[in-house]
Amino acid sequence: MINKKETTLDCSVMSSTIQKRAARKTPAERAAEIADAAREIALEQGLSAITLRNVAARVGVASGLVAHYQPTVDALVAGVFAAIVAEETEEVSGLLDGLPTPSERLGMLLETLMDGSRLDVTAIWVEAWTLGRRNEALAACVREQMDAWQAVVQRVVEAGIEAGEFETSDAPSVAWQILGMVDGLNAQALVRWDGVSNRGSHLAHAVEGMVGAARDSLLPAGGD
Amino acid sequence: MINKKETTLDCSVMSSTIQKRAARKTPAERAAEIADAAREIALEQGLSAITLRNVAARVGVASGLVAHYQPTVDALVAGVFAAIVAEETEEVSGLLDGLPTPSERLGMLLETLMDGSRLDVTAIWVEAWTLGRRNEALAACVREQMDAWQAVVQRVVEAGIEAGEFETSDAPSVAWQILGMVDGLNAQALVRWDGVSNRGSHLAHAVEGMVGAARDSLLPAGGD
DNA sequence: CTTCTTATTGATCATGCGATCAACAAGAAA
DNA sequence: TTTCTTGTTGATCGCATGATCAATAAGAAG
Repeated sequence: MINKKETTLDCSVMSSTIQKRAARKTPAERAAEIADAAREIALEQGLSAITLRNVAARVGVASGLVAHYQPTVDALVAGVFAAIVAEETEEVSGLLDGLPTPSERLGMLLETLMDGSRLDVTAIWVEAWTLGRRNEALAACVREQMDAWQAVVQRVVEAGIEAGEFETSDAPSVAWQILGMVDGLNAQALVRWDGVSNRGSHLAHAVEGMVGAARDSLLPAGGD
Repeated sequence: MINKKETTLDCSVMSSTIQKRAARKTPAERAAEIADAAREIALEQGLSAITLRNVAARVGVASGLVAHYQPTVDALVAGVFAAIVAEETEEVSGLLDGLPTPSERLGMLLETLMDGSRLDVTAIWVEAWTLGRRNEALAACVREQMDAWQAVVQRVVEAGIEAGEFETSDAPSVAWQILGMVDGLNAQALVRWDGVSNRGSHLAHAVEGMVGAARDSLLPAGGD
């Protein structure tokens, strides 16, 4: 049983294809690698596919090392969720900053969130709602990220009220409502794409009715 | 090791508390028992808590028996989902039948679905959306039940158009949209109850905007 | 070169899952 | 009563999970 010695020798000989031991890295580097791998897995296969062995395999490392860098798998899952969702929030929020009027910003918000290019993130949201039932750390992150989203929407709605473009007495609730609608419609699209035409414009009209905006004021120019 | 013989004797002696072997039942009876137990587990702990051992324990039966009555656990999960959701659809649909006008029916639909008394069913929906990714039988049931819901809503919307109470060119899409909104808002309530007031009336106004109904025509009499 | 810190390994444990099936026994039929 | 159908058992297999930790070796420090 000098098997161990042999494989060690093999390793030093065939350098490229089979790596027997992962290169030593800075804790910060390795932690980032692990977080990135977990992130990719979540977007491709869902949050529940984040396992010690799964992540370790993607990084090319022993499963124990993943555990070494994370207090718990639940914490890793929560962290991945927060990272994915926070990035989306900031990205979309940034898109709005350049637009002059609240109507345009709200219209862009709806258009962007409903264009179907973020369904992978929607899947993460939906799974997190369920997983949060058994992962307290994740549940906390979910609430936090929902609040962040709500704040973005509320800011737009309040600006619209101030500018006289919208007319509603309860911006916070309306913001929650808009978010809920968007989430629900996207979750639906996760399962059923067909049968619904003009998803974006239907929602725009619904939101117009809710914020008291003029008909078609939230639609992109020239669209229906 | 006459343990077996002993416990058998024990059984015949202490009749009430410890049942060593489950009473023999009709296949139909037993199958119903198992389905009911699985249903309860799903509503209390989620669809993913439906396991052979979990269900067997609740029925008071060996795990093998559950497997004996179901081709696969995935099928059991799909069946439980369909049963729970179909019951809700029929129940709510029945509620609408007694109402005279489409506006009242749509208003009642929104009010009923948003009153928070069906959050356990919402949790089932949300979990099914995610689980359907890895359970094809479940995914098929989800699509089927979504279609059933959509048909109920579409019928109301079309009746409203015919009666001149609503004004929209695309009843099917609007029906999908309403469902998506309701689901999203309920899923949101699963995680966050606070912060949102008048969920029902906000949604009612949004739907009014979407179906082209008069302001407040979907609100319950005297409410806001 | 040698020394020493520490990143990394991989076997291991306890637990849970779905599925399978020979063996058992309850209760109807003879 | 005895016979026989069949509902029921529970051990068992293979696989997957999270967590733990002594042992290893890479690579900086001396």
